[in-house]
Amino acid sequence: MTMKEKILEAAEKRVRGVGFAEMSFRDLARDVGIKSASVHYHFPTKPDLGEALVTRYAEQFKEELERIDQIELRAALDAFVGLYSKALVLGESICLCAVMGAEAIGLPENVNVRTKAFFEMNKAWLETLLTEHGVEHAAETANLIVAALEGGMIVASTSKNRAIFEQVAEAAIRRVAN
Amino acid sequence: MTMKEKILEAAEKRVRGVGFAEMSFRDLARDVGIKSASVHYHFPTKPDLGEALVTRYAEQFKEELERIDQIELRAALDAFVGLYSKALVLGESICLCAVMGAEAIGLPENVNVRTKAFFEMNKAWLETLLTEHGVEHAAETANLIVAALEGGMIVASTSKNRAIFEQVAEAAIRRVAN
DNA sequence: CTGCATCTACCTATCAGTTGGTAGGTATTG
DNA sequence: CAATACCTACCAACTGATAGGTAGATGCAG
Repeated sequence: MTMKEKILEAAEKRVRGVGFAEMSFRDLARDVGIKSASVHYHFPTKPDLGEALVTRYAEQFKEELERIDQIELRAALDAFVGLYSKALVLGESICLCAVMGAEAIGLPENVNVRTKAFFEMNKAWLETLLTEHGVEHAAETANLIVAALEGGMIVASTSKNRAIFEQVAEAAIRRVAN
Repeated sequence: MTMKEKILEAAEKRVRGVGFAEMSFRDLARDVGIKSASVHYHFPTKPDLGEALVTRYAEQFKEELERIDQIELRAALDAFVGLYSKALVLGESICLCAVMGAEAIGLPENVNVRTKAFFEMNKAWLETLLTEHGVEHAAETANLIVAALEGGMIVASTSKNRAIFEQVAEAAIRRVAN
């Protein structure tokens, strides 16, 4: 793993824990064992780092999406939920884009563009899946599921109660997958 | 309006815009026209301020919830959605508890307790409404609606597109209100 | 009604610590 | 020789928080 990747790894962990504003170059430097000036060598400014962070996150997510078999609707939806479920570690992290999205108003625009793209990618994947299986209101339902999963993560994280996320996920997909 | 209320008002505006971490006592002091040391007079520490903030927000929200007529299901759900819709001002603010919830992992525990209570209050109100109207899976559906609205706000805010929120809200309540 | 005490709501001044970012140096590699 | 990947040292700005001061209102004993 290159130093650049190690920095991104550490940054993702921190942002998903405490938010973008509360993550500092010095924290990252300590995490990966170099000095903060050297972090600036790899990512000149904080917006640069933020953009790289979301871009990488979205790419990794996309790869996992592409691995999901879309033949069985219910199984595909379960696998989709599974990706979000994996992102939720109580007291440790939620989806990177849930954090970035909540902070969006105060964030650099290049970061917001990437976060928006992440949501759009998820919505598009779902919409295709639902359309392919003849589900009505595919576009709206896709938006609903993405929103419910992101929101469910936030509520569950605040309440330190995984069951809330699972309940929300189940309720969101039950109606379309029956 | 007392100075304490003016501070809370300014703080709410800032947190809902840029997040709790990015709001400073000096910003608030400037907003209300006093010095930062005087803000500390009213709210000794930042966690104190955060707790007061969420508590006040939840109280105001509760008052509005209590004003909603629960006789007609669809009308009541629309009114509920309306409260969230009002909280979403693109490029300016989202629900205070969406921000606090997304930042939860790095926030003082007394703040998280209040945020959790806000979500629970909303879920309880919805669950009562749904149960009263004979809706199945009232508890899970209540959680779904709250999560979808909070998540929908975040996605819409990131995309600067109100229609996403409206679509999510409509999709969330359509199934139960038909 | 007077006079002293206390309280409220601010103030100035200051603190140590952290922040993003830069200038300029150095050792290693191709 | 020059690019890569670090380093030390520094900067101005900002952070939450504290100490200690003050003007004005309120309370209350003589």
